[in-house]
Amino acid sequence: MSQVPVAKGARRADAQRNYELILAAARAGIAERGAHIVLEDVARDAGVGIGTLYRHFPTRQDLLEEAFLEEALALRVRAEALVDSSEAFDALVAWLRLQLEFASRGRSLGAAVMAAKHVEGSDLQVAYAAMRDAGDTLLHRAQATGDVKESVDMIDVLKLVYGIVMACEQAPEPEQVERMFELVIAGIEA
Amino acid sequence: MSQVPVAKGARRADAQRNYELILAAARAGIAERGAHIVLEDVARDAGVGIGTLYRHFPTRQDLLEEAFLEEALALRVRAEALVDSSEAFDALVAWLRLQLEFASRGRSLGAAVMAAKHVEGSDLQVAYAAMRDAGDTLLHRAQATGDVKESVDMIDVLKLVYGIVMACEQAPEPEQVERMFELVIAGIEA
DNA sequence: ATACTATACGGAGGTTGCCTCCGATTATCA
DNA sequence: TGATAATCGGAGGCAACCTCCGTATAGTAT
Repeated sequence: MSQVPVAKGARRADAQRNYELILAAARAGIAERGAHIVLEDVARDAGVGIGTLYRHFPTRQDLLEEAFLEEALALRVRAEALVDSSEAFDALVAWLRLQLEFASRGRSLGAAVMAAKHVEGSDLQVAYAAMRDAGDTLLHRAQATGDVKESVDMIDVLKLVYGIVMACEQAPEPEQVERMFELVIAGIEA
Repeated sequence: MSQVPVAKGARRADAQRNYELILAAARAGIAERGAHIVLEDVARDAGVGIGTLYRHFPTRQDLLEEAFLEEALALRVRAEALVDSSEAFDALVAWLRLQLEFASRGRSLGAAVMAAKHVEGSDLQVAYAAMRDAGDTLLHRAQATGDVKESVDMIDVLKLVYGIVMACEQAPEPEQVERMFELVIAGIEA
């Protein structure tokens, strides 16, 4: 889980170190205050200048996406683990609930990532696709057992889950979020 | 439909006129470019100074909420009209679809309003409650005929609808929005 | 008509956050 | 130990938000 960014070819040692410091500071900031973090703060927390931050992450979006990569990997791993779980439908629901929790925790990180530039072959594109494919396996399993409608598409369901979080972001009521989630689950059931 | 703002007690004639010019410019701007309009532009379009805009609408939120009032009224009226419609379930779905269209059209206006300060007795509070009550009537009718689950709450459903729009805002695909909407409808069906 | 005053106007400018540019610094290699 | 290419860092430009206060004027009293 910690070799995620992977050193990109032949960077100077200080560059590599700063890259990781910035990413760590960003993750900490997002966890604490959400995705609206001020990049100047991130740079200060990381102990580097703002210019350095922008060299490594040319846009705010780049930084957010990189911060998301780790989570995407974790969610993929969880999906793969759940495939071995006994009940197909329960496994799918459990995984979707993880998505809900992740989105809630990262606050508007979900929104930020949803805005990702859809560049073919970008790191995020690849990681997101891998995560989604792993989820797809869970979905198809649950469709094979007849628990979920054949017409359901994973992307739609994920977006609905993210939408729940976005719509509830201002005044988050855990009970309401839960009811909305259950409505979505009811919607995909056969 | 045009006496919505209603002159507030004893304003000077120029103040009243400017208030309406600003609101009209804001509505036009939102319809054209979404809720991210630059307030300086709105002021210019209205032919007033930025200071004047801010006197009438102390915060961006105030302006957006005022712009939403008219729509809330329209949606309430539509709900009341649909009560006379023959089929309870169809009427509810038709109304929810109107909500979806409104939210899509106003772009992130939905998000902006969702962030509304929940001040008891504010104009928006009152108008939103009236709209929701009208929708509630449709919901209860559809529950009475056994078409919709008893446990469904109107607020949850509305938020889900707004969530669809928010989640799809970056890359709006009408077909995807439609599929997500149908999932939600399936979720509320008994 | 005229003067008076509370009300309203408007834009200069402060603030914040995003991002760029380029002179200063330093890791790396011979 | 020096050369040099990679990297650093923060001053400063820009955009949008919002405030402040001197100027203008609608409404009223005489």
